[in-house]
Amino acid sequence: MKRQEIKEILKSDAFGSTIKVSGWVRTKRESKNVNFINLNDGTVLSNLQVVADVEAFGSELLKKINTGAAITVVGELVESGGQQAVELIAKQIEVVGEADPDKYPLQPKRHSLEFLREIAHLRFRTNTFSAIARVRHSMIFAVHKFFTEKGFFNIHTPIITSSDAEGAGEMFQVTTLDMANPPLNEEGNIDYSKDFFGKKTNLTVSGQLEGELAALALSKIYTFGPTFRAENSNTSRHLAEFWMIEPEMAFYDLNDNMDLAEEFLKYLIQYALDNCIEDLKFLSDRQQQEEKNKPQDQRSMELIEKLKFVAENDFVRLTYTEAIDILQNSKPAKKGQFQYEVKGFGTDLQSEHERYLVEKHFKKPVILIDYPANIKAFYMKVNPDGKTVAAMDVLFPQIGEIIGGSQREERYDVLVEKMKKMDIPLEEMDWYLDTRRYGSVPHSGFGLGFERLITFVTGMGNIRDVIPFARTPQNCEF
RNA sequence: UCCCUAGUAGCUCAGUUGGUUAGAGCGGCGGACUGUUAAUCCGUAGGUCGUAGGUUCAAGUCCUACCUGGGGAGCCA
Repeated sequence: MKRQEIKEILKSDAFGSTIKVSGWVRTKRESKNVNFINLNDGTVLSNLQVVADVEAFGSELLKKINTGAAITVVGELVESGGQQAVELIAKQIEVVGEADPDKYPLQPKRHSLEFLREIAHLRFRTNTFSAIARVRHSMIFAVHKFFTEKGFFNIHTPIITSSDAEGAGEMFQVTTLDMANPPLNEEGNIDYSKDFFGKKTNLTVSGQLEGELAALALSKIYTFGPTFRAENSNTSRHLAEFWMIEPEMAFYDLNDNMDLAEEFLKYLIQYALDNCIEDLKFLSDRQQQEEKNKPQDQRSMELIEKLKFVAENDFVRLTYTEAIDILQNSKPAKKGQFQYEVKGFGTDLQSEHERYLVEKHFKKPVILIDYPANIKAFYMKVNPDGKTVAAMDVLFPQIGEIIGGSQREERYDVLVEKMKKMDIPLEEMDWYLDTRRYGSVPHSGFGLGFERLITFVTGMGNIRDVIPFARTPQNCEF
């Protein structure tokens, strides 16, 4: 007999039919005549209630059916008299894999997220983490669906790179050299010509530069790959290894770029609402439960309400200069409540400033554009004013910057001058400059931190809980 | 990396200004009861109090260092 999955069984009304199901035991409740087994196979949040007759199966078998054990059941699907629509009256039960109840760390009770992080290999078996895993999958799919529908091509940019000019942060080195005894050159430095690639190599911090090469031929491309930053960041919104989506579009100016970013985010959130509502409801309840001890004003907006709000309302768009003006005239600035003073043009906005704009002033997502050139990357297009660049940051409540992007500098001379000023090695970047030498066109793109999106969509507070196995400083378990 | 904070049973936590044999709930185990819903009730086992020093007649409690977790900041997605 073919195994059926619980997702389908729970929707079935084929009462009286005999079916086979396999999964992991969540809880077992013992009764005089029958045992109730809540079985979950991960295909859906809800469990299937299996009813096992005590006399028919005997205590020896039933004793092995503990929380965490894997079982296969053949039985008759019936209408349930309890809270659930259907249940399975067991005819045969096979214990596929036992789980010693004395040692199995997951109990039928609430666990802290910190504890579950330590047993990340088992946390998929909880409601919370299976829900996150399913939502995450849906979002991966929705990303590809969105771009495919809009005529974008997915490009696999390299994971190992020899370029250290991406400028997006500290890099992890990739080498096959013997670290204890590396080959040295005449000056006594490590001789990278003996390394695997014949030069020094690192893990990528961004696929953008390669993405631009593809966009300037295919018109619209996107990347969706792993990204590595060796920054010593210890926060709830940073990972050393994360997944980033980077679309790049030829003939797009900053406005086109903003339109795409906003449409993209709304599409993803709407997709989650349309396809993951059971998991989202669970995550919402979980969040409310967790925050019920917090004072009213510190509680989050209800998750589904929040997602709908973002999906249905336009983002605020304003320039960096306008933002500085708002901040300088804000209540916290006048009362001296900002830890960092907003000194005017040139001030790099701090988290507290971004949060004020998004959470207090506008109370909706904000796209900030036209930042001072000196606080942004070399490849961003210089505006006609000469002092700002066509950059854009999409700021979300709680998580801050979810997207960073810009129109790229397509003018060869302007770009080269900027690279010189910012000490970007021109020779190494010659391939990049070729795009500006031959058939250069205005183009734009942005990067979306995938885990930051998942943090927002699931309402989780820590980015380490929305990636299966988080890599952070001093932590590379599993 | 900096600031703050925590580390007591498998988990979540309590432990009074330092003072006898360190407690609870949940979970486990045993039993009772029962078409149950993280079932309920009774009983029971289970602890190098993060690690190493120090102060003291006496340290879970005070001091120092280190380790680990959490929150915030910086860097950014």
